[in-house]
Amino acid sequence: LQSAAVIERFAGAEQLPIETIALARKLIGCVLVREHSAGRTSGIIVETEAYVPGDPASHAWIGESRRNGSMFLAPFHAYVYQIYGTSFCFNVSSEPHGRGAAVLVRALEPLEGIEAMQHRRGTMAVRDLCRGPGRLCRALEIDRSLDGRALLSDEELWIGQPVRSPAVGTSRRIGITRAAHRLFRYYERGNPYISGPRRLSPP
DNA sequence: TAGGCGATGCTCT
DNA sequence: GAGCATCGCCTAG
Repeated sequence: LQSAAVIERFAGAEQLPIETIALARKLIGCVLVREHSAGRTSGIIVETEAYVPGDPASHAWIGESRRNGSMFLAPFHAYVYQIYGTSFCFNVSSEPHGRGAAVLVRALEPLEGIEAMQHRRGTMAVRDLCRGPGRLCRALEIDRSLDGRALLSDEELWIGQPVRSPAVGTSRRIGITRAAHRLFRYYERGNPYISGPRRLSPP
């Protein structure tokens, strides 16, 4: 947790990689910003997962559908879906148009609007506000209405430049059964706001 | 701190 | 009708 920083937008898409693994790493340390009539909430991305083209664990594996259409948009668009009836998950499309891939954002370190997050989440525990994909969507009020937004230019939901360059660790992805051995989860080493195991899984 | 488990509703077959 | 990229609550230690 750190005091409010100046969050700068990316000047253009050429400042980010158009490849899922590289983007999943690059997003660690960037800022996710939610502008709302009630004020701004934001957090530093500290944990992501890559869902690459041809990945059996990816929602895009079955082909394009009504739900997963945003995964097939040009890079850096929001893919938001509902899971288990109760939670939303936020992803960033990550490959050229039509390919079908995304990076799941799993955890944030709260940066701005912490009181609003506490209210939306119904807890005062700052460490738990955005620790988990469903929790961060609740804290930032992200739902299906934001699906498909262009995340470098949108006014309500956007990704800003990194506020630091963290040491990044890798592990298996969480909560999946297919292709579970692949080390496609990325996190900031030592950061207390990440959601799962803190260490590299055994090979 | 870690692990088990039920709630929950949408998407796709 | 099955299957979830989860969460919160409950135990045990």
